[in-house]
Amino acid sequence: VVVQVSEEQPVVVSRRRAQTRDRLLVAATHVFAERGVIGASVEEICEAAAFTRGAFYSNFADKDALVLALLEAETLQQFEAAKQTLSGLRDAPSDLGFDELVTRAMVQLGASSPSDRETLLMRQELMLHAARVPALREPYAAFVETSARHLRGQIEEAVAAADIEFVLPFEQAIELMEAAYNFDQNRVLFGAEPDLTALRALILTITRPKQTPQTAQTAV
Amino acid sequence: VVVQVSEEQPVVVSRRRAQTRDRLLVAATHVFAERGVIGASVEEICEAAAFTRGAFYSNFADKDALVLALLEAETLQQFEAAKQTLSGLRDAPSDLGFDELVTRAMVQLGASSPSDRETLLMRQELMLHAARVPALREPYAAFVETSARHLRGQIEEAVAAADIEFVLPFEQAIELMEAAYNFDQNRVLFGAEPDLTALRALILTITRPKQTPQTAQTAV
DNA sequence: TGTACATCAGTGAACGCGCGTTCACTGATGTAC
DNA sequence: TGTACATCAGTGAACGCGCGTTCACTGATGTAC
Repeated sequence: VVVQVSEEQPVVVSRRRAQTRDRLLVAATHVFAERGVIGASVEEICEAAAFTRGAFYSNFADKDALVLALLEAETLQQFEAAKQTLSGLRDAPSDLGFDELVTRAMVQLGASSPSDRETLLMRQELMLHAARVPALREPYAAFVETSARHLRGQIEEAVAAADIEFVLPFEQAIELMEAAYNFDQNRVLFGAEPDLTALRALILTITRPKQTPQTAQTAV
Repeated sequence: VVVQVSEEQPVVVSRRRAQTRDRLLVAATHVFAERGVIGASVEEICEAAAFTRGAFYSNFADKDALVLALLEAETLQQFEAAKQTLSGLRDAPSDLGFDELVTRAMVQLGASSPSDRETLLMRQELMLHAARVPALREPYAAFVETSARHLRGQIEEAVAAADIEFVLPFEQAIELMEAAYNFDQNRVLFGAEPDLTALRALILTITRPKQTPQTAQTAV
């Protein structure tokens, strides 16, 4: 079994070891959500995974190493969900109106990304912890930036394929959509149901059928 | 000196005591930003305020009591800033175009609310801690809801006064503006400069000159 | 396939440290005459 | 204004607990012949 750790060399790891690592990561997920990254003790994580503390230190240098591993996995998952949503649109019947296409996309997006309180709490914890700890800030920001760049490319394609364009600069449109999505997820932390109608309304408002090059162009 | 503690009876407190309380709250602000709410030790907070730990327990039942006090103060401050921004608009010269009016509002908003990394980190910490700890979740959510309701009323007035209307349902418009604002603040956590241009673009996109009742109405 | 040995992965006891919380105390502040 | 006393606010030592981390160990897994 080969595992890619950050940007370092591939490291060969036995299957047993990989499973232990995975179980620790999953257990950490739950404990982080409940206690916070700093509040989660190594003991609690190990107990949740049915290991002793020694096993933890045999697999991770310290807690931050585990946090970084989780951070990468979660960010990846999040952007995979967005990617899937977009590629799902490509297969939609072509006689669908844009309005219905967006509705479909919202359903897909909701389905392909976990939106339970626990997962969202944990993600927020990770993000905040990365912002706070200098050693995590840079690698995390870089990782998000890379994923986001891929996503932007895909959105650009999808929009072009649907014969649509944004009524404001591309970067701002992306930022606003991301903002609306994050806001909705944040509300779930306080018990609200996920509800992407605001994002849907935003998308419909900031897009329009593509105009010919001559007539296009709107300054904002 | 009289201090209003949550919804309980007003409590008479000596001036000396009030000052001690304040110094502890300010100190906690810095320590929370650096270490997180859970990671901040009572010792550190007291040291930053130049008190001993006994003084802390003489003023707060425990750490969560202090967190709740800070939470209320910060939420209040945040909505005060928005309020000020709105009332500042009322005094603007009436020959200003809507575009310039919004630009002014963004400048005001940036100026009336602290947007340094430390403060924003601390606020995010408080929010997340409130989401995580059951005893804080309800009171915090209720507090935010009350403040938000006031703010919505003010926005409604300001929009009406400017002869403007939203192109999508009021609640969604508010949600999107709040989302864009929060998103910008979140980016500051990772070293970005505050930049409300996306919020500005959003406002200009989701508003239009008020139409007469007969011609108005847009379903979204 | 069977045996003997080497390496690996996780165990669990032990350590010392820092934390939250308590409480007898003292110096500061306020009050009565 | 001055004195004597009462109350208040913060001090700092002490407690016991739980944490992160280490490490000698053992049982599990893999390898060579």
